[in-house]
Amino acid sequence: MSETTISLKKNFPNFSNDLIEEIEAHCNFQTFKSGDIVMRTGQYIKNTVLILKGQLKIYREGDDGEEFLLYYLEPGQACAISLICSSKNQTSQITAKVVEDVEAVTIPLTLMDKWMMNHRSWYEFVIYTYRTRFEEVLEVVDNIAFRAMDERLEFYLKRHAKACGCKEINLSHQEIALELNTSREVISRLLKKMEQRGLVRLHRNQIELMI
Amino acid sequence: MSETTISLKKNFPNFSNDLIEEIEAHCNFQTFKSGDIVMRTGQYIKNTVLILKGQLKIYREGDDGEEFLLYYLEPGQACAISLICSSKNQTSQITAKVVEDVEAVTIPLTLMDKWMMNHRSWYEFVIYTYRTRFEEVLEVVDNIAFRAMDERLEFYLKRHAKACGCKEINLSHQEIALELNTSREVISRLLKKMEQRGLVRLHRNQIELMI
DNA sequence: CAGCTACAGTAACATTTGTCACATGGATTA
DNA sequence: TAATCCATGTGACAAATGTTACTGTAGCTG
Repeated sequence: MSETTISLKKNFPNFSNDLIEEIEAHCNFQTFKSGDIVMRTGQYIKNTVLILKGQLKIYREGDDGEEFLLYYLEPGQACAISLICSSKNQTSQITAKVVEDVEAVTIPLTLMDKWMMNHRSWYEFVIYTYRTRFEEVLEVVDNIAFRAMDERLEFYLKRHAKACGCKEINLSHQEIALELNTSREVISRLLKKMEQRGLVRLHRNQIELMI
Repeated sequence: MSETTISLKKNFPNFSNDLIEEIEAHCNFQTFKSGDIVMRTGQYIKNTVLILKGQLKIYREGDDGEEFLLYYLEPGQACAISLICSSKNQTSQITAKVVEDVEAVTIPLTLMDKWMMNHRSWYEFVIYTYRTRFEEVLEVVDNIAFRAMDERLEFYLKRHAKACGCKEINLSHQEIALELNTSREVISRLLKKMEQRGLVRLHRNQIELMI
């Protein structure tokens, strides 16, 4: 059994053996480096990506190049947008950037359409992915619609800690500001207040989450 | 041919005859009055709704009962959320309220799951619906993430005019404020400015869009 | 070490948005 | 007609956020 097969089985345990064989037979194994753009707003979608290793972030771009974070993609997941754009010449509404070096399998759209009918486990995966991503985006809407920046920052830090599985967040204030579409000064100010409340400890290039 | 069948064929022209027959055989025709809540946040989803007539609005509820508008549903459309919640005991993440008296067909979840496999036209409808709704919500994210209230108000008015097909918008400032999650005074203020710029004319209970 | 750069802290101020208070005027009802 | 709602207008102020400008400091590099 190839290494890719093992990784697929591990990260996508619900896929049937048939499906895994098909993936092996027709799809490409690919790697991306930290900072790479895997998909860009406006680009035609030609395939989808199953993540085996690493981390991607999916964000929405503003008119002046602002990056508004929607969610992260991790091993065992796939880009929801590209799962469902059917065979039409659909362009991407989002941009996907590599956070941690990624190993992935790319799947052409034409195959996906066939699999939806022939592979129950693929169908269920697509439905599940779509539903959870929709919910995640709705949560993002909640945050920006109903909450002020201090709460959003807290939410952001917690989500980040959860994604990386640790309490030390290695991001500059500038990077956080970008993803929340505000300015560095605002983030610095709010982090200071959080420190005073004992919620974090601030270090250079690192925020230690105490909650 | 029954009246419902005619309406279904008219509003869902891509549905196959087989599918329409199945809908006729197994589903209920239902009406809702303006102001009715068709689906509420936290409720279990037992069926989906195909709109034949009228208008629904789909919104997200804040912790204190704020209503943040996501999009409108019109004839020929269906609630995306409920299309995809599979057979699990999923609860609704949104609330759907009737704007204009609605005639609709309700479809139990169990059938939908079957149809995805057996009816190509249903499958395509679901995929299409999901994709377009996702895009619509992403546009909402853009608005609140990147734009200030004046632009959002302008966008809101245009969308509303488009939805009702006319330039006269019969809403109070209070109602608009609710949907944009701000206060009446802010809306009054911004509308006045828009009037000074010649973009609208203000009347009692009506805003005339000049663009 | 000197010089450079990136990151962080912070004061001062502008702008936007939210809130309170109150006035006006149309529409409806007793 | 008088009383009463409701929608709207508006001034004054508070709070949150964005902007500008400057400081200090850690870490790197020649």
